[in-house]
Amino acid sequence: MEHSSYDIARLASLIIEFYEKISSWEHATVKGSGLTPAQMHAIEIIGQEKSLRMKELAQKMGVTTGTLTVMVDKLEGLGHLERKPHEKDRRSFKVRLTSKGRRQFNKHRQFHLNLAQDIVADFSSADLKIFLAGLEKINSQF
Amino acid sequence: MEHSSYDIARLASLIIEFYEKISSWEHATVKGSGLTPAQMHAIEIIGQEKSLRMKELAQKMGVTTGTLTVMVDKLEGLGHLERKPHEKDRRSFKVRLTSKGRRQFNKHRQFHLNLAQDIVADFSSADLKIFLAGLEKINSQF
DNA sequence: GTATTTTGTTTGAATGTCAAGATATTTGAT
DNA sequence: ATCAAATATCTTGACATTCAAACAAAATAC
Repeated sequence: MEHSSYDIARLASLIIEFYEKISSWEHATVKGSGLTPAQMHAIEIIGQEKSLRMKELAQKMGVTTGTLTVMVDKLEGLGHLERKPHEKDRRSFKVRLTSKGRRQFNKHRQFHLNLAQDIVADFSSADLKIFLAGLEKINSQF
Repeated sequence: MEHSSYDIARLASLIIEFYEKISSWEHATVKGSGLTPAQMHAIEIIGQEKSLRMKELAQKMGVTTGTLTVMVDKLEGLGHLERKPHEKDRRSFKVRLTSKGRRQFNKHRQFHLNLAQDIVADFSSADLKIFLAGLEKINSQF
């Protein structure tokens, strides 16, 4: 479907605005935790996966393993996560959250849920479902 | 309106996915320009404003003026923007794009428009309008 | 006219980032 | 079984980003 350039420009503009607002919100929210956004991002990904290799985590985060080594060193030092030798592959480590990291993860996820709740607070149930379907379609197209 | 926790969780999850996809896309897109994401972000903001003070730019970007001094030095050295003394306030500069920076800005905006076009390519016109209205409502609530 | 505030810069410290190179281990080919 | 290639991680060096704190110059307030 060929859309009007006006609608497309409006969409681009709304997406940029939305993205920037999320960025600011995330930054401000993370600040209270004493972690940096990048560190929290690592915790979010590890938290969804139980445990994963350095390499896998690097790929999911879109950084090199060299970058990740330093970041995991730091988070391990802070007690949020730990490296365990891989059972099968002696080159590799499995990274996973400690209970401290798990608490941080759960707290942050709750912030996300609260935000999600707030921003659609005045949507009707039907409108929300339509919006969810739209966003899902966009994500699948991306 | 009190929504189901299932819908809220789905919304939070879709937003995170959307945000990460934009991040990756932006990062990959900017890479081809030789600039860093932060530098491109500065160009995007200046480009929308014609010219603005260091302080104003810092606020819009959510960084301190100290951070900005270094970044603007760098971008000025690359020829993308320039400082002009403020007409009224001799403490201050107005930062604006050079023609080189303007070309960079236009090119990047076109990338955004192309992306916007692509991700809603298979929306009907009516669905797009509904989605736009939803996103606008969310932005205003944020 | 002096005191306060504002604007921008500088500096020092921590983090994030990559590319390139080193090491250890696994996998694949013969 | 051996040797080569691929893989996983770490290390290092270079640069970018970021903030806080300290500074200088100019504007504003009283």
